[in-house]
Amino acid sequence: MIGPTVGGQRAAAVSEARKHSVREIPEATVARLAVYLRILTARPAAADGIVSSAELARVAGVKPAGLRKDLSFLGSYGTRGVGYDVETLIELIRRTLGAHQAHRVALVGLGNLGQALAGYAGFAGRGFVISALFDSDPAKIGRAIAGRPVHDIVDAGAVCAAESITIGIIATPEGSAQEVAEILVGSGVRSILNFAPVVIAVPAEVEVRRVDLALELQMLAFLQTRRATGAVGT
Amino acid sequence: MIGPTVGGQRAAAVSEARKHSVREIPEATVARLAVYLRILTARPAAADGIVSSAELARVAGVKPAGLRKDLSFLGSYGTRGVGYDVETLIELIRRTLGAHQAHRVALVGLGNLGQALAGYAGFAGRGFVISALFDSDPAKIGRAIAGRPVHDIVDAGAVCAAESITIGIIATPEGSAQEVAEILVGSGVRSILNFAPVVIAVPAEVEVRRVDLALELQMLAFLQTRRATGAVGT
DNA sequence: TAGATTGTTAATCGATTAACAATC
DNA sequence: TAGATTGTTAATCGATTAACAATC
Repeated sequence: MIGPTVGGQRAAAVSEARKHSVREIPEATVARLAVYLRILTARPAAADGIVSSAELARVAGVKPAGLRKDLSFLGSYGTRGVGYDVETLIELIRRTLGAHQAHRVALVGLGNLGQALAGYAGFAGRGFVISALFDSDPAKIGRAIAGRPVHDIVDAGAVCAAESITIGIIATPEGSAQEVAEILVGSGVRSILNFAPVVIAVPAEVEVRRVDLALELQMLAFLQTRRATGAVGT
Repeated sequence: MIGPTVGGQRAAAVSEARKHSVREIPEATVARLAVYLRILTARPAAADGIVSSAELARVAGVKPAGLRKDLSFLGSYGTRGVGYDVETLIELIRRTLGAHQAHRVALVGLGNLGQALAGYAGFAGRGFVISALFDSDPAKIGRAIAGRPVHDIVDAGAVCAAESITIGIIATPEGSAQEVAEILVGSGVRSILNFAPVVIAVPAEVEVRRVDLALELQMLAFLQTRRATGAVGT
């Protein structure tokens, strides 16, 4: 139906529809919507089931005006003088994020980090089910980790198809990341979360996000240094 | 700070550049500088020790113009018609990021994720040494993980001071994150990397970065959905 | 009505991109 | 000089912020 050649045509078509469509929510806003959703679902149901932008913004660590701006991309569902109905808001954000359905995930690389991710409880709570584990190490293949068998990465195509997997997590060493990415894409995966500290090349229709743990520490170290030396201003 | 000036001819250019001295480098640029540094140090030394913006940009997954813009914040050290001297570039980025010295890190919370982080080889390679482990679980305190003893979190003050620790990693359950943050700050930690999916409140002089693994998956799921429905234009 | 809070606007800020003059 | 590549400019794009009119 949708066709694989989305590329250039989409850009033009969408920019027509851009102004009024739910589709053009800024990425920064999407990330914050996920945060709001988490807060709303986690918190004890308030008696009145209402939350104000001031209250939610405080918990989310953003400014009230920014929060309202974010929510405005969902349409106008708040009540002036009152606030937002929590249930409505949850439902609306869920639908917008596609968080009303579970997503099935393949995890490749069961070293230290991979094993931790395989057992990470936070995924299931937000609608992500690790449905298949892969490695290339014969010592790991066939073993069970976090209650799931480790498959040989060469079987990725069959397993991913059987499990309807659309998201892949790469937790392999740096040197294998590109190869694994290609295998995943060939197995039908359309989105990849890459923990290897290397930029992987994928077809344009595949989304990749990278999480670079050491880079986060480097950012912190830099910001700390800037603060420390910044005040002096030689 | 930047060191002895380059030469008489460039005096004007350099003092222009001082306006954007280290303090003014955009965060997005800092993050990419860390990526460039990693690529440069990892790659086999080229025969001529020169790299062009086109080549480095390709590997880093950015555009050449953006890379040159990023490097321009370090001053003008490339050679027109030639490229950048790799050793000079490495040294310059290192100094800018404060990556020439090792940073000592405390890790709190030795569940699945914490154990993986304790053994994560990628930290040491980029100048971060996990110097102390903390938990509050008596079953874990005293045990060794990744070759280091697990301390009681109540001893954080003494241990962090003894080890000169300035960076903390929170890998505890959500419910403990705020309390742990306060203990770390009270122990002299100035920068925190928070893996708990909750926004923690800290004094203004403390830097916090949050890594929310499930949020990354949610972003992917959203972007995927947008692509899939975006092409149709319903 | 009076008080409260949203939704929106306009200004500001910051980052990206493309083009090209400078210059090795 | 001729070719190559940087460094910088200006335009564009995107995100944040504050203020306030709308309205419950």
